[in-house]
Formats: sequence, C-alpha cells, structure tokens
Amino acid sequence: MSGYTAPHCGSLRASDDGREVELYGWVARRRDHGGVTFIDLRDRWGAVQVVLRHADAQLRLEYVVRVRGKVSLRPKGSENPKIATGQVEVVAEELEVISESEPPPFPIEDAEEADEKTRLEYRYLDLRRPRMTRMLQLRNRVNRVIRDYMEEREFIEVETPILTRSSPSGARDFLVPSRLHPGEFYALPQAPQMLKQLLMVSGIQRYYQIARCFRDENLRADRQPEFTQLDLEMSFCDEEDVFALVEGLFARLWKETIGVDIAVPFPRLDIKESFLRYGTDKPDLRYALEIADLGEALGDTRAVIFRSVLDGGGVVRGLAVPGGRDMSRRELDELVTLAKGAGGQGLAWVPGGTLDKHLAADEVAAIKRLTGAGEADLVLIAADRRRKAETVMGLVRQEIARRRKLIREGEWRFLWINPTYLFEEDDQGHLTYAHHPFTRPFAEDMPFVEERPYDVRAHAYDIVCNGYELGGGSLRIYDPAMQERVFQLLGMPLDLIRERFGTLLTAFTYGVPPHGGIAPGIDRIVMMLGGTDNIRDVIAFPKTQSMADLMLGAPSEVDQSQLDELQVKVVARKKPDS
RNA sequence: GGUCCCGUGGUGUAGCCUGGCCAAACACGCGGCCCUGUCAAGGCCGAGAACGCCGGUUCGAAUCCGGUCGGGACCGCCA
Repeated sequence: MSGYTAPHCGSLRASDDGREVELYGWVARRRDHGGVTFIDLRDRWGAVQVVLRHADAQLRLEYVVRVRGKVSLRPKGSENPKIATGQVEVVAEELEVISESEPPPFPIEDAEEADEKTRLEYRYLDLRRPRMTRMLQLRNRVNRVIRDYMEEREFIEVETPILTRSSPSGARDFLVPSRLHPGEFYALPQAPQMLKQLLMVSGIQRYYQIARCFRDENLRADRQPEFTQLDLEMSFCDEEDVFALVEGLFARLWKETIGVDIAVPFPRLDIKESFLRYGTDKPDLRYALEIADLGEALGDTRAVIFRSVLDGGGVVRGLAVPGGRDMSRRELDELVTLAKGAGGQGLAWVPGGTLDKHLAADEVAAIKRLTGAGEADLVLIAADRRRKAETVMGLVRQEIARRRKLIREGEWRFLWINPTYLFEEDDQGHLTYAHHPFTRPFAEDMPFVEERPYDVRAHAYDIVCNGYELGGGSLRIYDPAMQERVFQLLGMPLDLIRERFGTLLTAFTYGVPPHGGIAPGIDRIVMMLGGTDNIRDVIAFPKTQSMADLMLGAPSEVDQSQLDELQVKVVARKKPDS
C-alpha cells in the first residue's frame, strides 16, 4: 500500500493533468448513470471526482477504496467551479474496495448538522465531516504558530505534571486516589500556576507550555472540564512586556490562520468601568450600546421600586435601545423573562411602561440624558444589588444587540481589562483575593489599603475579544514583606498559608526574580478563528454539559477490585449539589 | 441549586398551541430496477417510526397535565 506517498484526493489540480495516480479515500457521494458512474472520493485534503466506466464493484457511501487512474482535465463545460478540484477528474483504471461501510448514522457532510447527541456518540464519524476536519487542522495550525512565535522569543516549553497537588486557585479539583498512599489524593492541575512560578525561581526566565488544565465546575458553551491553555511566565518583566508579547502573538495568529490584520496595541479598560458600562468583565465592543448609572437621576425619586433598591444600597442602571419605541409588548416580556432567568427582579422601561406615572418629568429627562436616549429610543432599566443589576443589564445589552442586528460581524475588538483590583468581597462580605494571593498590588495604592481595600489596584489583566475572555494573568509578588502584608490583609492564618503555599514561599527565599505571566485559552482562540460559538466544535473528543463522554461512556463504574486496591469505598449514590 | 428550550422512521424536519380526519406527512439516506457526463444527478417501485421513558386526564393523546431520563442555552459556580 502506497497511500502515504500517494497524492491526495483533495489536492489535485489542473496542473496534474495526465498524471497516473493512486488514490485512497472514502466514497463521499455517488452518481450512477448506468453506463458511467461518478464518485466523489474524499480524504483529509478534500474530494475529487472519479469517473468509473466499467463499474463492477458495488460502491456505497463511506466505503474505503483505492483507485488507480489518470488525472485529466474535465470535458469542456463540465468543470465544477464550486470545488477546489473541479477542473479535473480521475478516470479510474483500477478500483479496489478496501473496506465496506454500514450506512452512517448521520450524513457525513457539512450541509446538515445532526443532533449533537448522536454526533458525540459517533464522534469519529462527525470528525470525518469537512467542517470538523478543518477545525482540527485549524487547531493544529494555532498550536504551531504559538510554538514558532514563542521559540523565536527564546521561551522554552517545559512540561509539568498532571498528577499534582491542589493549587491555590478557586475551582473544584479533580482528584485521583493514590494506591501507595491510602487515603491521599493527587489533584489534576487547574493550571500549572505554582509550578511556573517555581520555574522562574529555577532561572528558566522564559517558560511556556501548551498545557492541559482541569476544573470540576459546571459547563457552558465555552467551557469544558478539561481545556488547553498557552501557559506562559517570564522573569524581569513588567505589564508592558506581557501586553506586547501577547498582542504580537494574537496578531500573528490572526494573520497566519485567517489572513486578518488586527490592530495593535489593544485598548485597555478598567474592570470597574467595564462592569458599569457593559455589565460584564468581558465586553463585546462590536456594538456601541452602553449602560448608564441612573442613581444620580433618581436620588430623590418617589417611585417605590427604585426608592427601596437605592435605599437598600442597590443601584439602578439603564440602557437606551436605539429605535426601541417600536418594540412589541411580547418582545419586552421576553426581555423581562431573560432578566428574571438571570436572577434579577425584572425590567422596567420608559416611556410606555407602568413607570411613566411614577416618575417626575425631570427624572425622565435625566434618564434620557444619562442614557443618551433619543425620541425613538426606549430605555430599559434594572434596579437591584449592584452585581445583579450589572449581570442583568449585560445580558440585556447582548440580547438587544443580537435581536436588532447591531453586531458588526467581521470585526475583531480586542482589549485588555486592566487594571483590575486586588480584593473582592466574598459571600459573607469578607475580603478575599480577586485572582490569587500572589497577584502584585500597585505599590502606590498600598498606603490606603486599610481605609479603602477595594480600591487597591492589581497588576492583573484579562485579554478579551468580541465578548470572550481569551486569557488572564498578572505580575506576581516577589517581595516577602509585600507578600506577608497581603496574607495578613486576607486574614489567612499562618499554618494555612504554610500548608497551601509553603513550597513557593520557601522557594522565594532563595533568590526570586520579579516575574509575571498570562494564560490564553487555546480552545477559545480556535473557536473565534473557526467562527463557532461552541467549544465542543474545536475539541476532538469533548464532553456533554453533564460531563459525560457519550462515545466512551465515561465516567463509568469500575471493578470492585480496583476500588479495593485503592482502598476507596463508595458510600452512597446520590445526586450531588451543583 | 435555579430558569428556559428540545426529544417524532437511519438523518433532518412537519404535525403538538386549537386532543379524534395521524398506526403519522415531506426530503435525504436505505433496498430494487432504468439510464454514458453528472456533481444536492435524474426517473420508477419499495421497506422503514405506535411519536425518549413512566404515570395521569379523557370515550379518545404524538398532541393536555405530572414525574423521570437524555441533549442544549443561561444564572449561580469558574474568579
């Protein structure tokens, strides 16, 4: 069999006219005219028309065949401009069926998408579809461009363990029981965070890794339990170095995969402003809609719904919908459902809503002014606790853009969310770290950390494009006094610090370079480049929303003997809280 | 933990709101026959689903109700 050196079905062109070739591939389509039969023979590179004049073999779709024959220009007028090989055809002289195929459970073509459940069960067939093959090739290309780019800048790829120890970020760990240490567990890495910092102490200076990461959290359209990051870290750098490095990488990726020039440097946006204006920390800037804070306009309002929220420390936010006066009651109700589905109280609107009779004229005027609403516009309003109001308005903003076709397709609006802030409030209203406890604060903000801890900025940054968070990172603390101060502010007891971060802190006593890094998510990058909003499209063997692998049947029960060996006992089977 | 959408032959859809005309329609695929230039080939013939599962309402359910399982989107979660 000489398929390895044989020409590819999808690569034949007019210049191959007259060539004797041997082709291997799958029967993608068959057009039987009795005396003459055409088949489209498909391989990874595409498909070419094969002409069979004495078809004695019974060919069915997806049969694997070998064809020997001569490439020739198609007869005048029968060229097919729709396909890359459309100028030529291969006149078969010899045909061999290598492997037969049952009719596939769904058509192996791009035109019609089968139910995703079936696609995942027969993923190996789904990946035969040209669209999916293209996604895998795109992903490969992205990985190669990344490696080229990083190597050129003298980064070296270092592999870190998959069987590791729980890391200091906040997600749930996947655990692996240890046979040799009964009752103890490895954790799969949520990210190689601590290890890459240790590599900086090792003097690697420029590290990167195309690293698999694992987080046992609930899934979304752009989230899988295992995913891949370009994990990188560098010594003796500041934020500008990281920004320039990453901007250069993205420019190169976009250029070399889809031929697009993107504008660098990327603009920067303070995270608080992002939440205020866009209701999210990953704004899509391909449309202009901006949210306004209406607290100022309603300071003395007698409208009860606003009064109670504002008095309770909540906020009122509004968004002008361009031409929104034409929205139907039904459409507005759907938006209210959206808001409630997100846990909000609902939505109000002016004019035309029940609010009209409760608001003073000057309040309506102020609302219009703050949101920039014109005569034909409708202002949608959410009143709630700050975080909730922002989430709701962010979703509404997105939905309005979608429905009213305000998204400028084809644009790539990259930006940095920077600066961010060191601390956040947790559920109990206590101070906690927004990123991880090694994130470097702005030194000049530290003097007021006691009075206004939430205003202390951090040298941390997220890269965002078209509404997707593509990665995040920070500069790290390398000064022991600063580190101690942060731990102290977090109120972390010494033994907890020692237990969780002891290795790193000890390492830092042996000469630590200032360092920082970032970790762009490769799956999402490929999603963007591949023009899909489904992360499963860019992963060869993904899991469902309930974390099942429908093809392999994972997770599964295991033999009792395996559990015995691990000294693991299943106590009860009940649905977990999620 | 919550909200929402979906589940009909191998595949994609229609029917479901307004129960009976639905042992369910159409297209592709599948089986057979015809056809020497098509490319979503075409023509003729044929097989194939009691409508995810369980229960209820009803004289009667794919259609209504409840539960359950599975897939998907989102909030919480991931930070």
